[in-house]
Amino acid sequence: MNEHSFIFASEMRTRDESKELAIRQKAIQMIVEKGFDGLSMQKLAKAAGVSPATIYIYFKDRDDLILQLWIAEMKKMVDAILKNFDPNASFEDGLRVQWMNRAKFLIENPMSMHFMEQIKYSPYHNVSLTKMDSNFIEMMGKFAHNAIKRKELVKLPFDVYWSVAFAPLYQLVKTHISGKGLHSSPEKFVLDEKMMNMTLKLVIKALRP
Amino acid sequence: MNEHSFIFASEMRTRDESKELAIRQKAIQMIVEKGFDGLSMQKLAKAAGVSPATIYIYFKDRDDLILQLWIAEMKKMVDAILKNFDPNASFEDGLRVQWMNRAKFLIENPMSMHFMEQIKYSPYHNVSLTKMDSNFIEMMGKFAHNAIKRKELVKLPFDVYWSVAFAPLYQLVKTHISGKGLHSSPEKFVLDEKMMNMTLKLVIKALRP
DNA sequence: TTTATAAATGAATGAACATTCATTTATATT
DNA sequence: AATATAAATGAATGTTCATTCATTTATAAA
Repeated sequence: MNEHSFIFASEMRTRDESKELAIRQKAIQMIVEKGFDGLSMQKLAKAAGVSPATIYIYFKDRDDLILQLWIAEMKKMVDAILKNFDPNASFEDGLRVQWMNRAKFLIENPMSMHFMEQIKYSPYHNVSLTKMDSNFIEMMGKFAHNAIKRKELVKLPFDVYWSVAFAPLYQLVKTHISGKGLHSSPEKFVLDEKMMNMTLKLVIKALRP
Repeated sequence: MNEHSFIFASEMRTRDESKELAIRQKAIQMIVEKGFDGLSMQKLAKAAGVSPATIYIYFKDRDDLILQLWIAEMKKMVDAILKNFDPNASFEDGLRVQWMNRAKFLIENPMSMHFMEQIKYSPYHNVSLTKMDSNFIEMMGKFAHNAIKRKELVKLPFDVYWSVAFAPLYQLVKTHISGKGLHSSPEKFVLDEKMMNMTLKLVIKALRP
């Protein structure tokens, strides 16, 4: 869809990338505000300032649009999470980087978070569960494995580890965002760092051998 | 809506309660399977074996239907959670009862869980956030307060306590259900009790002073 | 400047949508 | 058995939906 079909194409009108961007942004906004119910192609076209037919140049159909949005948001989030993360770091340091990266991204991109949560419990989520970044999963596994070897982390089934290590963070961020509305104010992140550190300490205490 | 408008009404045809039940059940099933997008009043009528107009006898409109479903599921869940729960019990006992009740309900009613998760991140959730059972909230608060007084639980902001005490459980149940599909098999609950106890122990360790 | 090409469009299409309404049906009381 | 009442209905209404298509527009290369 997003690739040029003919490699040797020349003498053609160029794509206006700002149009695709507008479509993507308004689509996420509409989904967050009105749900999947509220995403109408005609209203989206109007909101993005393009013709309905233009959307179908960039996306195969409505489902493809939603899928592409999801893939792009996932990628943004994975990139944000891995920033400054070293799988060989100590468990405490590594987990702290993870927590801060995740929290920062979600709080600075509340629409992203809301959109992804909505996708997560919708039928769209089934379409491509398997398309997760394998490098990402590998790094997470390596990090936990290292920490166990160094006796900084109890050996546990993966599901148990994950639910203790990260679920509290997501819960915290969710209540934070729904409490403050959808418009990010980065300074709030600083204020809540205390609560986050408090929770992180409890989690580390739980997971230490 | 669900009340008789005229108290002295007599000499009338009686309501067929099985019709309302069929509408409610099929509606939740449709939402779980196809999302809010997929809930069409005409298709719902056909699935429930009634006329489209019949739905409007029991519910004001589509939004009211969804709201009523949500209220009913919430009530079912709150009742299940409070079963055998004593807010004066020790922290460990009380939390274990909470965990088991919640897990049991969610695993035995995966459609309920899926529906409520979908609602949670949809615009419908905003409609009546405040309608939560106040007795329920009161009991939860009392329980935590008791535990702190007895020095069985560290004193923490409520959000921190909640995210550590319950978020791991929900995460565990969610992965369990999405792993096994939507059709409940009660014996699986027994098998996973080990994982749950493992996680619960970690949580209690984290929250002990 | 001409030309070939894909981008971009507005209007059109038929399907599906939520909701309503005139009518029929079942039933508890008389 | 007759009656009054609300339950229940099928068909109809007007709207909005996703998608398509014939046409126009912009641009990179010639």
